[in-house]
Amino acid sequence: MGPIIGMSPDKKAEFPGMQEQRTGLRGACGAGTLPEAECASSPLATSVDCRGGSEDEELTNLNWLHENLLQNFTLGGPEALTSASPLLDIEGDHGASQGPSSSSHSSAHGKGRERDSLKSKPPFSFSLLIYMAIEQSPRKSLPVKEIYGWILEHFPYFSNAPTGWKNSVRHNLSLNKCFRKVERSLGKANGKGSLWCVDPEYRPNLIQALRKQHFPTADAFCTPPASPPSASSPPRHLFLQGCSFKESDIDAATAMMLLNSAPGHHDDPCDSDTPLDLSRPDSVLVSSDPKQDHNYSSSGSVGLPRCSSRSSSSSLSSVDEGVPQRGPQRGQSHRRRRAGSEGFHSDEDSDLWEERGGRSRPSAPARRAPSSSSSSSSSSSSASSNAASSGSNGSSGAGKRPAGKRARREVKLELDEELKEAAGSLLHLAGIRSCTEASKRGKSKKLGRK
DNA sequence: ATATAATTAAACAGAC
DNA sequence: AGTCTGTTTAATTATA
Repeated sequence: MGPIIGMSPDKKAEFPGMQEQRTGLRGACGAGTLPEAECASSPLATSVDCRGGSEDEELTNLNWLHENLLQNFTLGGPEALTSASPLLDIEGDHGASQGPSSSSHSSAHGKGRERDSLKSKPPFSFSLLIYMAIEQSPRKSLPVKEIYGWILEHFPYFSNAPTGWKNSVRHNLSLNKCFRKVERSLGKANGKGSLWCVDPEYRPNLIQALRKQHFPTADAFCTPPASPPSASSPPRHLFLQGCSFKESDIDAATAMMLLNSAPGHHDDPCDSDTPLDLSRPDSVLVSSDPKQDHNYSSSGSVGLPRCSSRSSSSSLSSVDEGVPQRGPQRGQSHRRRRAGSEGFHSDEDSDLWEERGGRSRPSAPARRAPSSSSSSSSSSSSASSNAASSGSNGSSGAGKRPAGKRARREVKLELDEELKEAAGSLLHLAGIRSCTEASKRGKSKKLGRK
């Protein structure tokens, strides 16, 4: 495993006791129990709640994160859209209007301390910062400039930091497979550059990274509920790594990912022709299954990275090709990755890419499955892996795909069916009748609120 | 000791 | 011309 994501040396200095915090949390919330029952009993479970109310000073460094940023960062859920700024609470702008969580927290800790912590370098990697920025945007896509803006807005630390961080942001966008460039549909009229969005395929990876970053035991919270969550009950949030997940979402996530990955169900939010809508419930649900974890910075715990960055640097993947990326050759593999697999493994994908006009891929041939990685890792990764596992025709079929569009379509349908089946099983396991119902619930909830 | 993840800096090209 | 954006390479650091 690598370092704590985003934990640069100075962060270590600024966030002393991080390890202790983690272990502390582990002791309080993890330990193989099912803390969600207690911790998520309130609409927004908080770290404080999980700790049984003991205000351990050690945890305060993370509290700022929980309380200020991620409380409202519900990973793209509809609620997230309504909260323009996850930090408004602490800024004091929306303190009263943000619901129970914010109010309960602001009282728990001094705002001064929170502000101070905001001046510290955030314990997030740039990838995560970008991810959060994009996810918080109404359209789930942002131009670089606005990503800068978001970061600046929510992490004042950067306002005084040397401008190198912007370079890092761009670097991440560029190299991290989790982010995709979307051409602005209106040409350049809207400004320079492209929009960037989160590749839905990698969203779980990012979420996992987010979760891992501060709450490695979050998986303990992800155990499926014994009984189906009642639609009438308020959403129960699990506090994962500072992110609040709706319990049902977590359980449904895997299935959702499967469904979304089904060829016939592949709505590309980054399609330049259609407005991005990652706010759809199905697109924001994520997997809680560690096995679904990808590669985002978890290569240590899981096999191979799929969602790794296109470079050794930003991450996620140097394992992409199963070759050590150190030394001078790294650059070449870089290029190879860029032009090649980048974690997408089927011709189908590459076709989609071409159809969508996704991220420009210089001389990008069909994305090939990462040689060694595809077998083990893709397994770890979200949808496609399951596709591969659910049907041996999945990824392997990509190579031996029958010629002709018709045959291809049949394969697609077959795959689709299998994926849906698998999704159904997962949903069943999760105690959720169907994903469509889940999303309907979400929608109806939303409507009801309106 | 090694591999990996992440950060940072820098160079460069193209678009605006 | 200057700035911004995007890509790429490389060095460095920290951690499992």
